[in-house]
Amino acid sequence: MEREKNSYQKIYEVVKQIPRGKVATYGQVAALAGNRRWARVVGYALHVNPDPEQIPCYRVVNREGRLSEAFVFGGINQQKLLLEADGISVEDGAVNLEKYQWKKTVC
DNA sequence: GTTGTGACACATT
DNA sequence: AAATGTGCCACAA
Repeated sequence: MEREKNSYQKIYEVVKQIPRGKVATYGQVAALAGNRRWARVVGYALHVNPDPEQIPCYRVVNREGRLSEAFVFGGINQQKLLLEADGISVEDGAVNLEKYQWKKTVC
């Protein structure tokens, strides 16, 4: 009798495992969570964001390395501040995925 | 129980 | 090259 929301739990686990100074895309998180198609569910999971203190949604960006304009947990500006606080350079609300995309480095 | 929407990604036109 | 449509899963009404 497992608790439902297994999907969400998985997503939260992945997002919480994002190292400091890196960002992950929805597709990346979804793929690590089990299925890439969950990209949408990932967005929704972060939308509910039951644990914003342990789920750095600001480290989760879309495919373009850019956050959604609908981002509403303090304003897109907050995201920039948080990412810069992690040592990530933010350009117009977007980051260089080539440099900051979390690659789940085995080491 | 069905329909519609959604913080996305990919393929096709 | 850009824009559009489709697919996937989960939740709300």
